[in-house]
Amino acid sequence: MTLERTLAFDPYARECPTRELLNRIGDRWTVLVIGALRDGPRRFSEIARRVEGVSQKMLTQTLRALERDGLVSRTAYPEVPPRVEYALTELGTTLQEPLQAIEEWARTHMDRVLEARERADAA
Amino acid sequence: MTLERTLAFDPYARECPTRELLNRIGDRWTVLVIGALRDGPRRFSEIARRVEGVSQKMLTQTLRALERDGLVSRTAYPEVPPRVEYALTELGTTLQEPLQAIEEWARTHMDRVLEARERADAA
DNA sequence: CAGAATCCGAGTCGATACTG
DNA sequence: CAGTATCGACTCGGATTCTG
Repeated sequence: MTLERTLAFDPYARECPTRELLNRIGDRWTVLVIGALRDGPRRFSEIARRVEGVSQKMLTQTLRALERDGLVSRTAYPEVPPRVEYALTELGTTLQEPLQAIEEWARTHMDRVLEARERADAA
Repeated sequence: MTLERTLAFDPYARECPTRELLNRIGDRWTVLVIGALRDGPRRFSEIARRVEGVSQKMLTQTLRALERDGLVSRTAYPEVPPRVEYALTELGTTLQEPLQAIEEWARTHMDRVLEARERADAA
């Protein structure tokens, strides 16, 4: 629709939509929810169990945002009780890869971060 | 297939410090500030210029947090007017790589996200 | 130039209660 | 099971002012 959509997205620029995307990625739950879908479709309650501590409200909100951005698909089965499955889209899968790298970084370097923090706080 | 989780830190667990780290990474400015240091040491004002729209307060706050976590080093030169240089530490450099991948993802896929969003909002 | 300190509105988030 | 609706606490972050 908007034809002046330039190909030169630059998050360092003030009004660039990629900033908004970085914010989404950076919110409290997005990374974990996408990670929870990495091995295939999951039900709402499965994701909630996997991502410890997420509230129903925040999980719903996060999934809705991801769905809106085309990163996650939602499939509701007309059964009783209801069953809803969420899955990464192809686009979402391409995002999952770099996010997993971040997750791995956190896993492997957190100890060094904690050490640095202790040193800084001691001084 | 299920991922092996042999490492001690698990962001999916409730009390894991990696959650806090993911939050830091995900805040409004961290990714951009680290990216601004990718090509070498930069002065405070240089970073502020590169990361459009960041306020002095938030830039200071972000840099302090990164310094505390051992990701960025701060060097103040005793001159008038003051000159302060920030640089990625070796640890910070290892984080910059996956962050850059995220940035690249945002640059190259943002158009598809915007399309998906328009479709979702039209419905 | 590089920052510290303060104020304060906007948005985020969680807890709780309710529904098909 | 998979949500929706609402409320209040809390935090984030921008604007402003001041300093060595």
